Amino acid sequence: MQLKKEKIKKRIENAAREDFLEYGFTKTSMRNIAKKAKISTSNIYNYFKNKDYLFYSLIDPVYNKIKNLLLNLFDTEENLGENEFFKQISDVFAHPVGEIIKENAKELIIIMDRSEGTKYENFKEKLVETIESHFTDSIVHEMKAIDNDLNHKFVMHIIANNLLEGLLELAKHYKNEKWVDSNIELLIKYHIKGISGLFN
Amino acid sequence: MQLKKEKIKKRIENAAREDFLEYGFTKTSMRNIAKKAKISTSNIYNYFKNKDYLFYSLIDPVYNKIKNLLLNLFDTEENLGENEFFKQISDVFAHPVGEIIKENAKELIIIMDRSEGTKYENFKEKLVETIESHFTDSIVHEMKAIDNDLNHKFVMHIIANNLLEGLLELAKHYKNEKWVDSNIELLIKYHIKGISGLFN
Amino acid sequence: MQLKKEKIKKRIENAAREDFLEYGFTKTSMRNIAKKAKISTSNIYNYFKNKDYLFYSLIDPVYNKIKNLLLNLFDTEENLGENEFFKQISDVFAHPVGEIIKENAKELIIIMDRSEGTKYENFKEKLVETIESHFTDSIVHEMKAIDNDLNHKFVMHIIANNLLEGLLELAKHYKNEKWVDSNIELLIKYHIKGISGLFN
Amino acid sequence: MQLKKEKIKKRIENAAREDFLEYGFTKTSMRNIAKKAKISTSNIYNYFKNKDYLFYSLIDPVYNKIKNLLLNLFDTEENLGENEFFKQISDVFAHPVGEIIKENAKELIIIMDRSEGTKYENFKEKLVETIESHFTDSIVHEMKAIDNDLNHKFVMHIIANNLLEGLLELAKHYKNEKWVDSNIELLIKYHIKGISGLFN
DNA sequence: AATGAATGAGGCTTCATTCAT
DNA sequence: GATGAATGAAGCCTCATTCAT
Repeated sequence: MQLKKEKIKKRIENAAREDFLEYGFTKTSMRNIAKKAKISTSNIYNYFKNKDYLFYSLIDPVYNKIKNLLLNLFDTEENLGENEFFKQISDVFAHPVGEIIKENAKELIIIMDRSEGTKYENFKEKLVETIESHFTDSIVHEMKAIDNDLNHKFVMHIIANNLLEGLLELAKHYKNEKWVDSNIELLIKYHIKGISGLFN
Repeated sequence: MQLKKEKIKKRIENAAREDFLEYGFTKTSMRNIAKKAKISTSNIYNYFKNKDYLFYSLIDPVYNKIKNLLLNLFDTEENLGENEFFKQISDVFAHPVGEIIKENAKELIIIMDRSEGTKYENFKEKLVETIESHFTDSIVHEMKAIDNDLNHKFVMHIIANNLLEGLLELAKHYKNEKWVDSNIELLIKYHIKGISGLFN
Repeated sequence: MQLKKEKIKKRIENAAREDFLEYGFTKTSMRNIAKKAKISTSNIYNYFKNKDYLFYSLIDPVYNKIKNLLLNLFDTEENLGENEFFKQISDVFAHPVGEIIKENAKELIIIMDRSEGTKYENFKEKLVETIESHFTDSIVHEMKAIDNDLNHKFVMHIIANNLLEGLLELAKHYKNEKWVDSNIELLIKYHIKGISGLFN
Repeated sequence: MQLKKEKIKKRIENAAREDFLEYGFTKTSMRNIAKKAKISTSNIYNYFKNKDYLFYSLIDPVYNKIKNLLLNLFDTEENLGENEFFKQISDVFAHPVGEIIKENAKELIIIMDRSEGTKYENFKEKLVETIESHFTDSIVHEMKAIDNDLNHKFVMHIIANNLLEGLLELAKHYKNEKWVDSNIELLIKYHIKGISGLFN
């Protein structure tokens, strides 16, 4: 009996995850989730208080993972030299970020791209800003050496955005763990070369 | 002098453009468009057959611009050497793409990011694939020279995607024409260096 | 010693009584009763056939008490003189009615004020009519002596209603037995003086 | 066309008024109102924003009438002698209150008895308290002369309640203006004699 | 051209009740 | 007895669209 309960709950969660991923929060309907899970709409409410709770029960754990990861890794360092900076990027993205992509690809995409109407709807934007600030701060001495105008700042915004988008693309087209690792590596190489190129 | 009739049509179009941009196609309501245009909801139907037609009348012209631009510039060339390849990228993005950003930023964003529920909902994806193919084909000889596995192919996908996302960011944060030009230049420099870096 | 079975039944009854009192029959939910009784909703149905039966099992006994009381006391007498009439009122209300207020205040309020949607929804109204008829019949000779028009009849309706409302207020603000007794006494004095006053 | 609109609006209002009166706010359904008004449920929303607005559009005007009436008549006087006190009661209830009963009987009943779930759900209770305070204050010197315990205070509560209930009964069984006037007169006579009787 | 009026479909949610275990 | 699971009906409300004027 506990088994059956858990089975149906899983069916609801899977259906919901798929629909949130495909249509986003607002455009996902409880009716369609129920249909996909092959139960009545009202039965969903025996498992989840409402649409919000269903969404957050799926997404909050992954959100917290990301949040902790970022707190631990970005908030603690000082100004870095160019080499340390690039090394840190490699470390952060190659491993903890890679883990999330491997384990929670769908939820990651939902948080970043399909969460309009939820409390996470601006999370991606904020995250981009965080990454951007980090980049700008870390290589500020390089920038000063060349020409420190606002254009650089905006290109940094785009690069931060691109980095995140690249990781999301990995999540969206997930193949296997090795595939993720080697692509992250390439991606980082790409960005490092690109950023370096801006100052030469 | 503009007829009253034309004035109202413009009001509807402006209101619709704003809402499609802010909420996306599905979540935009005819009621809200009407409210913004200060006319009755039903009157919209005297100018546009329905919500779909209203959307397409706004977006199709820009879609065609983009389509033609791509047909003319990507579809006609042969394998290029590295230098010609980068030069072509510069030319394509610096000018015709820049024009679209300057003239149709809003419609561009709508097509790419807010068209779920319309026939354009997969356009961005397809465009990324087109760019990706072009990149892959153009530097296929370089890739062969090194290690031509699927990983490279996917990093090319990400780069194509990033290029588009970068341009969209310019559209989203549009300041002025000069700002666009100088950022496109930086962006291309960034990508060229990044791509080059992958093969060294 | 009370069996577990009986204990749970009591818990359900207490929870139901509280909710019927607070929200009325229709707005009381089985779910909330179950929550209050700390059992599952479905388990209520092992004790009571359905919501109606639960309600009636609580209310019928008190309804019958009231019914019998009224049958015994109102239905059996002849025309009375003014003094006998007032004496009878005093007797009826001071004791048997007082008992019900002291012992079944909650059920009394539920029957009279919170039974919409049940077979008792018009009971208060009917009771008022009964009291009214009794009053009218009993002092009909007095009324004839003065001016026997319909207005008098309606003021009698209001007085009957007020008498009942007054008793309900005692039930609603129940303090202790003595408090009930002394207030009933005052209330009757008030009504007797008021009625007498109408004929002078 | 304006005519038709107004006709339907009236039909909705009449249907709503009847149902609010019969079932109270919460138990009245938009569906039933629509059925009674012979239109579709959704069409109601072309006339009233939602169920709350429909209710308040019907009830607020009468609420304001009552509120103003009470502010003007109760809040302005000093301690009165017995005669002035009774005269004031007569004046207040005979005329302004009578007007409301004659003109807005249904809305009055809805406010007082059927407004659970709305912002008026405690209005009757507060009104009773206001009347009670007024009574207590005004005849406080009489009370002191006899025995000023809490019982008297509670009997005053009941009397205030009865007064209001009596007026509501007039509203509920409204016949015609003359009928209201003569019954109010009797009612007041009744209460004055009853109150006086408590102190002798 | 312009509007108000009208509607059916669909969206989220609560409810009383039944069923299997 | 006790519970979780399941459901259909009903409740409020929004939406795109059509129709009559």
